Amino acid sequence: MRDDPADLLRELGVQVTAQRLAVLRAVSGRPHGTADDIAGDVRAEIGAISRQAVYNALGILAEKGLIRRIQPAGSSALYEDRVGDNHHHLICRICGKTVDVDCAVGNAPCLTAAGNSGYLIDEAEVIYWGMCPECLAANQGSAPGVAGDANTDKASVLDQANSPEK
Amino acid sequence: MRDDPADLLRELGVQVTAQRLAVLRAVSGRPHGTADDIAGDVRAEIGAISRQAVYNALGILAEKGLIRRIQPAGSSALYEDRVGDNHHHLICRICGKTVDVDCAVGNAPCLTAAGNSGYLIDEAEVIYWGMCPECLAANQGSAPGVAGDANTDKASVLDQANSPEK
DNA sequence: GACAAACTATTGACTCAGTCCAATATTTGA
DNA sequence: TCAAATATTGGACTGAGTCAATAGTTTGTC
Repeated sequence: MRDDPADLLRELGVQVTAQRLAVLRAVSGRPHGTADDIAGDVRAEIGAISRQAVYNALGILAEKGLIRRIQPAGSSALYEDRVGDNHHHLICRICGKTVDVDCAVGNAPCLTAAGNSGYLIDEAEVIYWGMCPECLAANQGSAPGVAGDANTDKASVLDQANSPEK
Repeated sequence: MRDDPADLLRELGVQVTAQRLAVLRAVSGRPHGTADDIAGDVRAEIGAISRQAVYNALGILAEKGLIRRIQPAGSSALYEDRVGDNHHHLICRICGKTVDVDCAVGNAPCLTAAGNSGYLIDEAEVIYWGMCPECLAANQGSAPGVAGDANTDKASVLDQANSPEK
């Protein structure tokens, strides 16, 4: 069953180092962490790690499919250990909080949409933008700081999004 | 029917300047340009513009809904003037070429997926990752330069993506 | 357990995209 | 035409990420 991370790495042909194991644990330990978050967690655990080693470990782990990297606009890259399932991300425009969402439409949504473009598609990355419940409650009618006076434009898009229950 | 960009800007309450008009034209003139591309085009047209003015103009135009900003992982922000319709983007992992795709699934794909999360969603951003026809032909079996020896992993993802017709 | 080859971590400098700030210039409404 | 509001400029700055050389670990083999 081989649930030991070290064995898992060896199996994938990756050398096992304390830094990589700590990075893997750190990614598993938080839902969506930046490279800097991860580095902080690793330092708390094993004392010290260089920035380069963090990027190196994150890069290799992502390449081997053990973690996943997402990069939302306006933020640095985020890493998560939930891989293999086809889930997407929902990000609050105000506070930046990121949560996972399962796609109710079915497996691999929209993957067939571009089947006739000549491209070979291997991944569909979906990011939903909106407001989390907390920010929604705190900013009834106005959204200070972000999206300022562009609300009139956003409103029309919002209608589209919520049309099912209108 | 007010197709003059200057009138359009005034209508939106934005001051009209040569820089903004040139930026707007530059964005319309190329399918997906970076801020740097845009700056280059603008300089070719009106002689000179500061980087700050370019970012300022792009920011305001995007806020007013005249252009759209996308930020794929591993690349700087791209700007396009195709707004209002619900199209997505297809990016080649090898050469980075970006093309538009219409979503065949219908309007606002997957927007209802997270309706019960408490979030108010106003946009679903979809990015398809894959290989363009040219890179596909040039890299049959091996992908030199990018994604090097991770091909074995990509293959499994590919299987997943194509599973509907399996 | 010891050894050598191969690989990885560290360090510091560097690039690149984007932002902040103060001073200057332009646009706009009266 | 004039004054107020707004935009542009130029330079310094930040933060994420990369590069390259050196020092340190892992790993397979004896």
